[in-house]
Amino acid sequence: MVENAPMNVRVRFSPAPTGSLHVGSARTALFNFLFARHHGGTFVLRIEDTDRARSKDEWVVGIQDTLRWLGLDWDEGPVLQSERFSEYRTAASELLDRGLAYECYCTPEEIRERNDAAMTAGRSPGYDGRCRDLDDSQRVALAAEGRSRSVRFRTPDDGTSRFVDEIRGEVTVEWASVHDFVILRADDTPIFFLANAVDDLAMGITHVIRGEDLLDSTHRVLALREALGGGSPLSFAHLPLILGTDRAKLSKRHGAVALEEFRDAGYLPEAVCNYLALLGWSPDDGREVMDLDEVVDAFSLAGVTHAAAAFDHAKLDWMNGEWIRRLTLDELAERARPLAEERFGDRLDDELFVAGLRIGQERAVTIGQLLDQMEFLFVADDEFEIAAESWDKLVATERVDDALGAVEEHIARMEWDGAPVDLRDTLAAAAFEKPRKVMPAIYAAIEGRHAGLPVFDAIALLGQEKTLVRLRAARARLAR
RNA sequence: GCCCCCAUCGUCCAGUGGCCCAGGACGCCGCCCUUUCAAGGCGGUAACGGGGAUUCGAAUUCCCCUGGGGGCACCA
Repeated sequence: MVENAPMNVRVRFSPAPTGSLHVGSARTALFNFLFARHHGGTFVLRIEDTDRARSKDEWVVGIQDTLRWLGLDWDEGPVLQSERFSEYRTAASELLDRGLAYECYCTPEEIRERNDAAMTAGRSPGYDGRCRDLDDSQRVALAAEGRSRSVRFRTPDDGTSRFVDEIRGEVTVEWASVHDFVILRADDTPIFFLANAVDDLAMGITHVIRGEDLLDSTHRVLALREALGGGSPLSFAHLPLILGTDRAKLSKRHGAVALEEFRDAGYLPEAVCNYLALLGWSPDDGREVMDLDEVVDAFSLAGVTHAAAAFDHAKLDWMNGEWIRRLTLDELAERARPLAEERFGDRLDDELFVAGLRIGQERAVTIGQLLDQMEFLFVADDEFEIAAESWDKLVATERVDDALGAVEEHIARMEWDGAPVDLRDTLAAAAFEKPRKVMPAIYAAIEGRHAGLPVFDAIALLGQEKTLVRLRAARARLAR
């Protein structure tokens, strides 16, 4: 795969710690990781916590935990921008000295009002340049009014800004439509654009791979970068956004969006990475189920698509099943055990747990769903419940008491050896020619759900006593 | 409102002028297997948004329209 990348690739993933890692950011992290590893480069983690009001330490930790869970290990960092404020202030005052930026005394409220007015008058919003050319006496007067000062970067008045995106090709915009923007807040803390430009320069970043939502801001960051001295060339690659299946912005309404939710529901990181890699990218040979090393090997920015992709939970589910089936029983048990302990507590019997996994693995979608199916093994007889929907199915079954009675008799009489139980002859003898019709009721009575782990194995795991208790309980309830 | 990006089955991708009356995957439907449901096997349904232009020939090139997404913060 030919890729014109410099020798020493340095990329960074730079999330703002204002929430847990969600699908879109995770995909960005993944693609940065893939690009770095593919080129033997360096993957840096940088935390963009310049907005002190919205950033939280717990998210700084949480994001790192999630990246580790995904297997996206970084080589440098985390670098916290909150610890580098003096660098950004120095850069800002330098721009001020050189006239590339200016002090602005407008308050956010005033700007908002003027923007609203501009909008209703049919004009475009954006800073109107009021403080652009103040002289010293005007500045002193505004400060004397008690106004605080922010620093604004002066963008060109005319001409065209252009850069070549590694994925999209040339992207241009007229400078006239890019307004002057704040780089230092009134409280002297830096804004994203400044910190971003300063750090990419300081850290020797060679490629910026991020979401398409940042495409327009690239012109501003590039202008700032140039004002700050340029440095070596920096390539940009903007990834298509991830949307919901309805093409609307991905949100909770579309199901899980935070990576923690997927972890807690029992999705495997292999499956999540695999699925995310295929959202907006595909290998030349069309493979789909690939581990991280294989993806690293095949990865290329040239293979990234241009259009936004919809996140399809159904395909992720399928892929997770594929990955669960690729695990050995020991591996599956290792992955599932923490979730099982959390869920079943002291009632968890490890031997039974592993035995349950063994019969459930081939049909599993997620570990969480597997635990749902195993719950009946770890619940006390007096806490055992049949799901409402399943009970309805049981009641609706023709000659259900006869069927349960026949099974009860079979279990009671049989010689118990722990092997799977074969009910076919028994049901046939009781004139049930089509097991398909009565099986859901038997499942419901024994497992509490009308579909679950194969009941013949389940009975063997549950034990003769408990199985009989449940069958009798179901028949007693039926008689009421 | 202005600016930017994008446009192949329901969804994710393949396709870079003839190999395409468009291929794969998920989903969906049917059949097989089956002591439930799955998993697995086999088969099926289903798309180049519209209009111009270039060309012997356009899913592939260009233009317009339409549609979708993003941006226009003292968020990132």
